[in-house]
Amino acid sequence: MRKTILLYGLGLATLATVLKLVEYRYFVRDLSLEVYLAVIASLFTALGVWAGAKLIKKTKIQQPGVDFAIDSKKLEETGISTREYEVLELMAQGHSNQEIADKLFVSLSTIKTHTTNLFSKLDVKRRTQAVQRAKELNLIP
Amino acid sequence: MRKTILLYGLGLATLATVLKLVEYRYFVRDLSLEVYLAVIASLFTALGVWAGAKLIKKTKIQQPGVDFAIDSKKLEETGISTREYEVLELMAQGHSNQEIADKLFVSLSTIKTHTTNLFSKLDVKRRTQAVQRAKELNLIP
DNA sequence: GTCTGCCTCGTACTTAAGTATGATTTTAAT
DNA sequence: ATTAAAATCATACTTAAGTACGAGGCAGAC
Repeated sequence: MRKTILLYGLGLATLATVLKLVEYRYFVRDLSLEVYLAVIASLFTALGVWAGAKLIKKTKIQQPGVDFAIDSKKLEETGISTREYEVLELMAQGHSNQEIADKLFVSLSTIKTHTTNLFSKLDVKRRTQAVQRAKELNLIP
Repeated sequence: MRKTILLYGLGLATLATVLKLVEYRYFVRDLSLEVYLAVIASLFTALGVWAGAKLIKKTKIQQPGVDFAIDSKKLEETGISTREYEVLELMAQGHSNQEIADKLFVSLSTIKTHTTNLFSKLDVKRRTQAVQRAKELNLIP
Protein backbone atom coordinates (compact mmCIF):
# COMPACT_ATOMS: atom_id res chain seq x y z
CA MET A 1 0.00 0.00 0.00
CA ARG A 2 2.58 2.57 1.11
CA LYS A 3 4.92 1.22 -1.51
CA THR A 4 2.33 1.76 -4.22
CA ILE A 5 1.69 5.29 -3.06
CA LEU A 6 5.40 5.98 -2.98
CA LEU A 7 5.83 4.58 -6.47
CA TYR A 8 2.92 6.65 -7.63
CA GLY A 9 4.55 9.71 -6.16
CA LEU A 10 7.78 8.84 -7.89
CA GLY A 11 5.99 8.32 -11.18
CA LEU A 12 4.32 11.67 -10.79
CA ALA A 13 7.57 13.41 -10.03
CA THR A 14 9.26 11.77 -12.98
CA LEU A 15 6.48 12.78 -15.31
CA ALA A 16 6.57 16.33 -14.02
CA THR A 17 10.30 16.48 -14.58
CA VAL A 18 9.99 15.11 -18.08
CA LEU A 19 7.31 17.63 -18.84
CA LYS A 20 9.53 20.38 -17.57
CA LEU A 21 12.41 19.25 -19.75
CA VAL A 22 10.36 18.87 -22.88
CA GLU A 23 8.81 22.15 -21.86
CA TYR A 24 6.26 24.04 -23.82
CA ARG A 25 8.87 26.46 -24.99
CA TYR A 26 10.09 23.88 -27.45
CA PHE A 27 6.84 22.20 -28.22
CA VAL A 28 3.84 24.37 -27.80
CA ARG A 29 4.84 26.62 -30.66
CA ASP A 30 5.31 23.68 -33.01
CA LEU A 31 2.49 21.46 -31.99
CA SER A 32 -0.82 22.73 -30.90
CA LEU A 33 -1.62 23.01 -27.21
CA GLU A 34 -4.32 20.43 -27.72
CA VAL A 35 -1.83 17.77 -28.75
CA TYR A 36 0.33 18.64 -25.80
CA LEU A 37 -2.65 18.28 -23.49
CA ALA A 38 -3.61 14.98 -25.08
CA VAL A 39 -0.15 13.60 -24.39
CA ILE A 40 -0.32 14.69 -20.78
CA ALA A 41 -3.83 13.30 -20.42
CA SER A 42 -2.72 9.96 -21.84
CA LEU A 43 0.29 9.72 -19.60
CA PHE A 44 -1.60 10.53 -16.47
CA THR A 45 -4.47 8.27 -17.41
CA ALA A 46 -2.02 5.43 -17.82
CA LEU A 47 -0.44 6.28 -14.52
CA GLY A 48 -3.87 6.33 -12.92
CA VAL A 49 -4.82 2.97 -14.38
CA TRP A 50 -1.61 1.48 -13.12
CA ALA A 51 -2.00 2.94 -9.65
CA GLY A 52 -5.65 1.95 -9.48
CA ALA A 53 -4.88 -1.59 -10.54
CA LYS A 54 -2.12 -1.84 -7.98
CA LEU A 55 -4.34 -0.65 -5.19
CA ILE A 56 -7.18 -2.97 -6.07
CA LYS A 57 -4.84 -5.91 -6.38
CA LYS A 58 -3.36 -5.24 -2.99
CA THR A 59 -6.74 -5.27 -1.33
CA LYS A 60 -7.91 -8.29 -3.32
CA ILE A 61 -4.84 -10.31 -2.48
CA GLN A 62 -5.00 -9.46 1.17
CA GLN A 63 -8.53 -10.79 1.50
CA PRO A 64 -7.94 -14.51 1.05
CA GLY A 65 -5.28 -14.43 3.70
CA VAL A 66 -7.14 -12.24 6.12
CA ASP A 67 -10.77 -13.30 5.96
CA PHE A 68 -9.75 -16.14 8.16
CA ALA A 69 -10.04 -15.64 11.75
CA ILE A 70 -12.68 -18.11 10.44
CA ASP A 71 -16.42 -17.83 10.87
CA SER A 72 -16.38 -18.28 14.63
CA LYS A 73 -20.12 -17.73 14.87
CA LYS A 74 -20.93 -20.79 12.82
CA LEU A 75 -18.19 -22.66 14.63
CA GLU A 76 -19.96 -22.05 17.92
CA GLU A 77 -23.29 -22.99 16.42
CA THR A 78 -21.99 -26.39 15.46
CA GLY A 79 -20.49 -26.90 18.91
CA ILE A 80 -17.17 -28.01 17.49
CA SER A 81 -14.44 -27.96 20.13
CA THR A 82 -10.89 -26.69 19.73
CA ARG A 83 -9.39 -30.11 19.37
CA GLU A 84 -12.07 -31.27 16.97
CA TYR A 85 -11.36 -28.27 14.83
CA GLU A 86 -7.67 -29.03 14.68
CA VAL A 87 -8.54 -32.52 13.53
CA LEU A 88 -10.86 -31.06 10.92
CA GLU A 89 -8.12 -28.83 9.56
CA LEU A 90 -5.66 -31.68 9.16
CA MET A 91 -8.37 -33.85 7.71
CA ALA A 92 -9.07 -31.20 5.11
CA GLN A 93 -5.41 -31.26 4.17
CA GLY A 94 -5.79 -34.89 3.23
CA HIS A 95 -4.12 -36.50 6.21
CA SER A 96 -5.02 -39.96 7.47
CA ASN A 97 -6.19 -40.50 11.02
CA GLN A 98 -2.81 -41.98 11.89
CA GLU A 99 -0.98 -38.95 10.50
CA ILE A 100 -3.25 -36.62 12.41
CA ALA A 101 -2.63 -38.60 15.58
CA ASP A 102 1.12 -38.26 15.07
CA LYS A 103 0.93 -34.54 14.40
CA LEU A 104 -1.15 -33.87 17.50
CA PHE A 105 0.83 -36.30 19.68
CA VAL A 106 -2.19 -38.34 20.68
CA SER A 107 -3.33 -41.88 19.96
CA LEU A 108 -5.19 -43.06 16.90
CA SER A 109 -8.21 -43.91 18.97
CA THR A 110 -8.42 -40.36 20.26
CA ILE A 111 -8.56 -39.09 16.70
CA LYS A 112 -11.25 -41.58 15.87
CA THR A 113 -13.30 -40.37 18.78
CA HIS A 114 -12.85 -36.78 17.64
CA THR A 115 -13.80 -37.56 14.07
CA THR A 116 -16.91 -39.43 15.13
CA ASN A 117 -18.06 -36.50 17.26
CA LEU A 118 -17.09 -34.10 14.51
CA PHE A 119 -19.15 -35.95 11.92
CA SER A 120 -22.13 -35.96 14.21
CA LYS A 121 -21.80 -32.20 14.76
CA LEU A 122 -21.46 -31.55 11.07
CA ASP A 123 -24.22 -34.03 10.35
CA VAL A 124 -22.19 -36.06 7.86
CA LYS A 125 -21.11 -39.67 7.47
CA ARG A 126 -17.69 -39.51 5.86
CA ARG A 127 -14.61 -37.33 6.09
CA THR A 128 -14.92 -36.17 2.50
CA GLN A 129 -18.37 -34.86 3.28
CA ALA A 130 -17.10 -33.26 6.45
CA VAL A 131 -14.47 -31.31 4.53
CA GLN A 132 -16.98 -30.22 1.95
CA ARG A 133 -19.48 -29.16 4.58
CA ALA A 134 -16.87 -27.28 6.59
CA LYS A 135 -15.91 -25.31 3.51
CA GLU A 136 -19.51 -24.49 2.76
CA LEU A 137 -19.87 -23.14 6.27
CA ASN A 138 -16.59 -21.22 5.95
CA LEU A 139 -15.18 -23.07 8.90
CA ILE A 140 -12.04 -23.73 6.90
CA PRO A 141 -10.42 -21.94 3.90
CA MET B 1 -15.83 -4.72 -20.26
CA ARG B 2 -17.27 -2.89 -23.26
CA LYS B 3 -19.45 -0.91 -20.91
CA THR B 4 -16.42 0.22 -18.95
CA ILE B 5 -14.61 1.23 -22.12
CA LEU B 6 -17.66 3.12 -23.32
CA LEU B 7 -17.97 4.90 -20.01
CA TYR B 8 -14.31 5.72 -20.13
CA GLY B 9 -14.74 7.17 -23.58
CA LEU B 10 -17.65 9.22 -22.36
CA GLY B 11 -15.65 10.46 -19.39
CA LEU B 12 -12.84 11.41 -21.70
CA ALA B 13 -15.15 13.26 -24.05
CA THR B 14 -16.77 15.08 -21.16
CA LEU B 15 -13.44 16.11 -19.78
CA ALA B 16 -12.28 17.29 -23.17
CA THR B 17 -15.41 19.35 -23.59
CA VAL B 18 -15.06 20.86 -20.17
CA LEU B 19 -11.47 21.72 -20.94
CA LYS B 20 -12.52 23.37 -24.16
CA LEU B 21 -15.13 25.43 -22.40
CA VAL B 22 -12.90 26.54 -19.62
CA GLU B 23 -10.35 27.09 -22.37
CA TYR B 24 -6.92 28.44 -21.83
CA ARG B 25 -7.93 31.78 -23.21
CA TYR B 26 -9.70 32.48 -19.97
CA PHE B 27 -7.38 30.72 -17.64
CA VAL B 28 -3.88 30.49 -18.86
CA ARG B 29 -3.34 34.21 -18.59
CA ASP B 30 -4.63 34.33 -15.05
CA LEU B 31 -3.19 31.14 -13.63
CA SER B 32 0.12 29.77 -14.67
CA LEU B 33 0.27 27.00 -17.26
CA GLU B 34 1.68 24.74 -14.58
CA VAL B 35 -1.43 24.97 -12.45
CA TYR B 36 -3.55 24.33 -15.48
CA LEU B 37 -1.52 21.26 -16.29
CA ALA B 38 -1.74 20.07 -12.69
CA VAL B 39 -5.53 20.23 -12.83
CA ILE B 40 -5.61 18.25 -16.04
CA ALA B 41 -3.15 15.73 -14.67
CA SER B 42 -5.25 15.26 -11.54
CA LEU B 43 -8.46 14.82 -13.48
CA PHE B 44 -7.01 12.27 -15.85
CA THR B 45 -5.25 10.44 -13.07
CA ALA B 46 -8.55 10.13 -11.26
CA LEU B 47 -10.21 8.96 -14.44
CA GLY B 48 -7.45 6.42 -14.91
CA VAL B 49 -7.75 5.13 -11.38
CA TRP B 50 -11.46 4.72 -11.81
CA ALA B 51 -11.14 2.98 -15.16
CA GLY B 52 -8.35 0.75 -13.90
CA ALA B 53 -10.34 -0.24 -10.84
CA LYS B 54 -13.36 -1.02 -12.98
CA LEU B 55 -11.39 -3.17 -15.34
CA ILE B 56 -9.68 -5.13 -12.60
CA LYS B 57 -12.95 -5.68 -10.78
CA LYS B 58 -14.61 -6.95 -13.92
CA THR B 59 -11.91 -9.49 -14.55
CA LYS B 60 -11.72 -10.51 -10.91
CA ILE B 61 -15.44 -11.05 -10.63
CA GLN B 62 -15.67 -12.90 -13.88
CA GLN B 63 -13.07 -15.44 -12.84
CA PRO B 64 -14.97 -17.45 -10.23
CA GLY B 65 -17.89 -18.02 -12.54
CA VAL B 66 -16.09 -18.47 -15.80
CA ASP B 67 -12.79 -20.18 -15.08
CA PHE B 68 -14.63 -23.42 -15.43
CA ALA B 69 -14.57 -25.09 -18.66
CA ILE B 70 -11.88 -26.44 -16.26
CA ASP B 71 -8.16 -26.33 -16.82
CA SER B 72 -8.12 -28.84 -19.64
CA LYS B 73 -4.41 -28.39 -20.19
CA LYS B 74 -3.52 -29.70 -16.78
CA LEU B 75 -6.16 -32.36 -17.17
CA GLU B 76 -4.38 -33.68 -20.24
CA GLU B 77 -1.04 -33.47 -18.49
CA THR B 78 -2.25 -35.74 -15.74
CA GLY B 79 -3.67 -38.20 -18.27
CA ILE B 80 -6.97 -38.42 -16.45
CA SER B 81 -9.67 -39.99 -18.61
CA THR B 82 -13.28 -38.83 -18.97
CA ARG B 83 -14.65 -41.50 -16.70
CA GLU B 84 -11.98 -40.97 -14.09
CA TYR B 85 -12.80 -37.30 -14.06
CA GLU B 86 -16.48 -38.00 -13.45
CA VAL B 87 -15.51 -40.15 -10.51
CA LEU B 88 -13.26 -37.39 -9.24
CA GLU B 89 -16.09 -34.87 -9.36
CA LEU B 90 -18.47 -37.06 -7.39
CA MET B 91 -15.71 -37.93 -4.99
CA ALA B 92 -15.12 -34.24 -4.36
CA GLN B 93 -18.79 -33.89 -3.52
CA GLY B 94 -18.30 -36.31 -0.66
CA HIS B 95 -19.88 -39.39 -2.19
CA SER B 96 -18.84 -42.91 -1.25
CA ASN B 97 -17.63 -45.35 -3.87
CA GLN B 98 -20.96 -47.17 -3.72
CA GLU B 99 -22.89 -43.95 -4.30
CA ILE B 100 -20.66 -43.06 -7.21
CA ALA B 101 -21.18 -46.51 -8.69
CA ASP B 102 -24.95 -46.06 -8.43
CA LYS B 103 -24.88 -42.63 -10.00
CA LEU B 104 -22.79 -43.78 -12.94
CA PHE B 105 -24.64 -47.09 -13.33
CA VAL B 106 -21.55 -49.22 -13.02
CA SER B 107 -20.30 -51.69 -10.42
CA LEU B 108 -18.46 -50.84 -7.24
CA SER B 109 -15.37 -52.62 -8.48
CA THR B 110 -15.27 -50.43 -11.57
CA ILE B 111 -15.23 -47.35 -9.38
CA LYS B 112 -12.48 -48.82 -7.28
CA THR B 113 -10.43 -49.41 -10.39
CA HIS B 114 -11.00 -45.84 -11.50
CA THR B 115 -10.08 -44.42 -8.13
CA THR B 116 -6.90 -46.46 -7.96
CA ASN B 117 -5.83 -45.22 -11.39
CA LEU B 118 -6.90 -41.71 -10.50
CA PHE B 119 -4.82 -41.69 -7.33
CA SER B 120 -1.81 -42.90 -9.24
CA LYS B 121 -2.25 -40.15 -11.85
CA LEU B 122 -2.66 -37.51 -9.18
CA ASP B 123 0.17 -39.03 -7.19
CA VAL B 124 -1.82 -39.35 -3.97
CA LYS B 125 -2.78 -42.12 -1.58
CA ARG B 126 -6.23 -41.21 -0.33
CA ARG B 127 -9.38 -39.64 -1.73
CA THR B 128 -9.15 -36.64 0.55
CA GLN B 129 -5.73 -35.89 -0.87
CA ALA B 130 -7.03 -36.43 -4.38
CA VAL B 131 -9.73 -33.82 -3.88
CA GLN B 132 -7.27 -31.37 -2.39
CA ARG B 133 -4.79 -31.91 -5.20
CA ALA B 134 -7.43 -31.59 -7.89
CA LYS B 135 -8.49 -28.27 -6.46
CA GLU B 136 -4.93 -27.05 -6.36
CA LEU B 137 -4.59 -27.92 -10.01
CA ASN B 138 -7.92 -26.27 -10.81
CA LEU B 139 -9.24 -29.52 -12.18
CA ILE B 140 -12.39 -29.04 -10.11
CA PRO B 141 -14.08 -25.95 -8.62
C1' DG C 1 -5.90 -57.39 -38.88
C1' DT C 2 -3.52 -55.89 -34.83
C1' DC C 3 -2.44 -52.88 -31.31
C1' DT C 4 -3.54 -49.55 -27.85
C1' DG C 5 -6.17 -47.20 -24.56
C1' DC C 6 -10.32 -47.00 -22.09
C1' DC C 7 -14.06 -48.95 -19.73
C1' DT C 8 -15.87 -52.57 -17.58
C1' DC C 9 -16.19 -56.34 -13.96
C1' DG C 10 -14.75 -59.91 -10.61
C1' DT C 11 -12.28 -62.01 -6.75
C1' DA C 12 -9.31 -61.78 -2.99
C1' DC C 13 -6.82 -59.38 0.13
C1' DT C 14 -4.95 -55.51 3.23
C1' DT C 15 -5.51 -51.34 5.40
C1' DA C 16 -8.01 -47.40 6.89
C1' DA C 17 -12.22 -45.45 8.43
C1' DG C 18 -15.99 -45.25 11.25
C1' DT C 19 -19.09 -46.87 15.41
C1' DA C 20 -20.09 -48.21 20.13
C1' DT C 21 -19.07 -48.32 24.81
C1' DG C 22 -16.74 -47.39 28.81
C1' DA C 23 -13.25 -45.31 31.48
C1' DT C 24 -9.69 -41.88 33.31
C1' DT C 25 -7.89 -37.29 33.46
C1' DT C 26 -7.81 -32.18 32.75
C1' DT C 27 -9.73 -27.96 32.82
C1' DA C 28 -12.86 -24.46 33.66
C1' DA C 29 -16.90 -22.86 35.72
C1' DT C 30 -20.14 -22.45 39.78
C1' DA D 1 -15.69 -28.76 46.44
C1' DT D 2 -18.68 -30.17 43.02
C1' DT D 3 -20.00 -30.36 38.46
C1' DA D 4 -19.70 -30.39 33.52
C1' DA D 5 -17.43 -30.30 29.33
C1' DA D 6 -13.42 -31.58 26.94
C1' DA D 7 -9.74 -34.49 26.06
C1' DT D 8 -7.61 -38.68 26.36
C1' DC D 9 -7.21 -43.81 25.57
C1' DA D 10 -8.59 -48.74 24.89
C1' DT D 11 -10.97 -52.67 23.01
C1' DA D 12 -13.87 -54.73 19.81
C1' DC D 13 -16.45 -54.60 15.93
C1' DT D 14 -18.43 -53.29 11.15
C1' DT D 15 -17.97 -51.13 6.97
C1' DA D 16 -15.61 -48.62 3.45
C1' DA D 17 -11.45 -47.73 1.04
C1' DG D 18 -7.68 -49.06 -1.39
C1' DT D 19 -4.46 -52.63 -3.87
C1' DA D 20 -3.40 -56.34 -6.94
C1' DC D 21 -4.18 -59.22 -9.94
C1' DG D 22 -6.67 -61.03 -14.27
C1' DA D 23 -9.80 -60.58 -18.07
C1' DG D 24 -13.38 -59.43 -21.69
C1' DG D 25 -15.45 -55.85 -24.82
C1' DC D 26 -15.01 -51.98 -27.80
C1' DA D 27 -13.48 -48.05 -30.56
C1' DG D 28 -9.97 -45.74 -33.03
C1' DA D 29 -5.09 -45.65 -35.00
C1' DC D 30 -1.70 -47.84 -37.80
